Amino acid sequence: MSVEPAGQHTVRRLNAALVLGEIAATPGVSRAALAARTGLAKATVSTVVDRLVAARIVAEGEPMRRAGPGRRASGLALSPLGPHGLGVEIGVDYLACQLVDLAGAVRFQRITAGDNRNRKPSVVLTAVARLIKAATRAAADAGVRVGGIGVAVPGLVEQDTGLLRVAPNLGWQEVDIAREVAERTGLERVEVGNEADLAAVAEWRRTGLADFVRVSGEIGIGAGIVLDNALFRGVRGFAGELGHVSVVPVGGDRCRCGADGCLETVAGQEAILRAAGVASIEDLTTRLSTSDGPAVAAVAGAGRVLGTALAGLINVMDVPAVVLGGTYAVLEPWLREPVLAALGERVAEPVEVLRSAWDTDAAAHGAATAAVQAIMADPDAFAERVADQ
Amino acid sequence: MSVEPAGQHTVRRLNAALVLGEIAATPGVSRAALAARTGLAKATVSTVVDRLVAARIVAEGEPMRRAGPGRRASGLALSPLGPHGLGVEIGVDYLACQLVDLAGAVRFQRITAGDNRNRKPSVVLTAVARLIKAATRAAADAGVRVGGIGVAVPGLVEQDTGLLRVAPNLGWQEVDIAREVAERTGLERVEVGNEADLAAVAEWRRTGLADFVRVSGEIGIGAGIVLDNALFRGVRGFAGELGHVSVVPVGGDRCRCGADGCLETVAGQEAILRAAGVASIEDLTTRLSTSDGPAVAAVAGAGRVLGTALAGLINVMDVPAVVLGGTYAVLEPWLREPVLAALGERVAEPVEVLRSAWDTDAAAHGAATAAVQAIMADPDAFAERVADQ
DNA sequence: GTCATTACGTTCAGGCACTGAACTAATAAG
DNA sequence: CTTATTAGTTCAGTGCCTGAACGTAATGAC
Repeated sequence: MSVEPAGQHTVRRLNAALVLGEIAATPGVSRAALAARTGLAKATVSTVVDRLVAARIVAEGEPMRRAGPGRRASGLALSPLGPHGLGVEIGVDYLACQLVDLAGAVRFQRITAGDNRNRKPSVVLTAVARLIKAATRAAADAGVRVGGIGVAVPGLVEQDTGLLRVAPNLGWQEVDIAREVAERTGLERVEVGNEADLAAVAEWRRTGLADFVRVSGEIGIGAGIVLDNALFRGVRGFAGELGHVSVVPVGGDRCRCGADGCLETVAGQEAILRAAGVASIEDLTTRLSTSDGPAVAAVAGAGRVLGTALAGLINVMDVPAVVLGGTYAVLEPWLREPVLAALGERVAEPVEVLRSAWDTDAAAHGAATAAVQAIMADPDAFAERVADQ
Repeated sequence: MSVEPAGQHTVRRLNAALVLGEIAATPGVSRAALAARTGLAKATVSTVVDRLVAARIVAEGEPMRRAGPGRRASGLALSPLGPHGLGVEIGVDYLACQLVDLAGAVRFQRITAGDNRNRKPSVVLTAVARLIKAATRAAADAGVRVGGIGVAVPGLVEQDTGLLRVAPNLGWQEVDIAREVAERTGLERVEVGNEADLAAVAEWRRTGLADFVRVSGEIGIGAGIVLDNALFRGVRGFAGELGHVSVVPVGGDRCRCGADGCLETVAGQEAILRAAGVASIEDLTTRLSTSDGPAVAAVAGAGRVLGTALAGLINVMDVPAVVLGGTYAVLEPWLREPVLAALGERVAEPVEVLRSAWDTDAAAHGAATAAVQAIMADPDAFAERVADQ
């Protein structure tokens, strides 16, 4: 019962995804090359591609020049007029929105500042709906469809229901964001996800890494884990809660989660600022750039502890790369060495440590990418939806 | 290229696995009930079942009694004469072997004691080959086929190659066990796996839990992780190395891995015995059963630290259950409370803590089960192999 | 005992997706 | 202009699933 019975449609779906994946990986491929790469017959590739073109997912370019004899191939690529992903990020002090095409290009982008702490969900979600409407209008103006909507929130999102369980930094609890947004915009297909998870998706998009953890230090410490080119969410969707791993077993500070000595109490943004004796990240970086002793030591200390916690994650999950995001990306020049040192001590296999390729709106991009990715993973379902109208 | 193109055969495979899974889950089902449960047409179920019966994977029982009118259904179940899994466990001081049928029943079993520490791989593997031959003979005598062989080793096994990288407690490095065993027995299809992983598979078989971690404390501390009814191995196959998570950040004892303050140095078997001031686990349990203060305190201390480390794993991976195995299963009555207490402090969601259902040869059973499971997951491939002869 | 009823399992034409071979299309080189 | 070469399409053929009709086997009312 849990698995659907397979039929011809299953074959079609799988092959559509296979072909589309190959087109995405190598823009400009010909049908003949696709047949060779996928192992499908040329005839099959042609029909699959025809369906993808009809659904506007793939676009056929001009015949390509070739060296030597033979008919010229017409290059296939993801269509810039294909379905777009719309991503919204509900940050603690901003809302971000992105409209992203199938290839990952940003078509529309907006960030609105504003403290969302302890504002009622209904108020914030009305603003979110406004952003979505603006992005939808932008899509309509460009003549493209919105294929799916993603919303990133800094909190625990239940996998099955999509319910936001709790977002400590917003002061929210038990909010059905998908429903609220759908009610306000009239749009379905709203997927809600954790901010750290979706930021990892954005990172995956930009780096192409198949397996990594992305840690970002903001008010909390979140980890988004990508394994085998897919987000690892855990059984209920709560995976990646690195902030409350124990790093000071005895005598640690009390954490807002109730336990003592959590990673967050040592390597969280606030803790680092306190240890360095500064008021803001800007102050901290200025001090660091002048090699101010206490500041460097504070960051190094946090880095060692962060590295130790990451080593635990890596030993348990066997992930070969770490991406530093958010505040950690800003501090990367001073954080990198101590993190690497701690990892080197505790992990047998080599681990890469990288700096995030994103600034602020990683999660918004990730939310949009996730929506796009849902289509890429099952283009045939989307094509069917299009055909139904 | 990474994914195979789909065809009719794909449909057949998927449906064969679907039907077989349903038969395994509800022994005695009728074809009609299978059709209702799977969503397949009755005709399809019939042909799929016919193939499974022809391959001896499924057996058709006597027509069943029914209350009320109507033709009686013939109950379908996993055939006791179907392919068996053969599992061998290379322990530090024993070799264990099991022959297991599709339903999980043990058909043949043998344990041979003997210290394998620092014995050359070739010597031990010759003994392993002897065990395999004995089990194969037992299978032949019973008129059943060996469908696959699994070997469990206490060390790091590379996912892709099946190579044993290092087994510290055996003193082995870089051994191609599959090849060595194949050379000595003439049998192919030898899969090598980590002992903790395969013990978790055995646990999964017996408990039916879909998601859990099984920790066992022996000389090292290993964790086998099952997520969504499948083993979680990590990218390279090294997941579950819980023993070297840091639990004493400053001033911890030096671990044999080179780092300080690993979980193993506090909650490993040796560490517990030392803290309790006894020489063996038997001594320890006698003291515990008389509520000897130092012994109880030593185990409770180890339990708290183990629980803290597990809390980290759970926060990062979102697993809802922990199974205590190996030495931890023996100490479970005294370990349970402190582990639960530590988990309660650090994990928001409820976590179940269970005692392993297995004694010594969990890994051997898991290795056999893994071999069987490979057939269950793709019975059509097995049927084809049978048909080819 | 007979017959209507009920449910299980099989048979068979029909549809759908992929395949391979033959075919058309387009291009460069001689 | 012809030949060689590569791209893409057409079409009969095959395999698997489906749904309806049918055969089969049992129950229970008369």
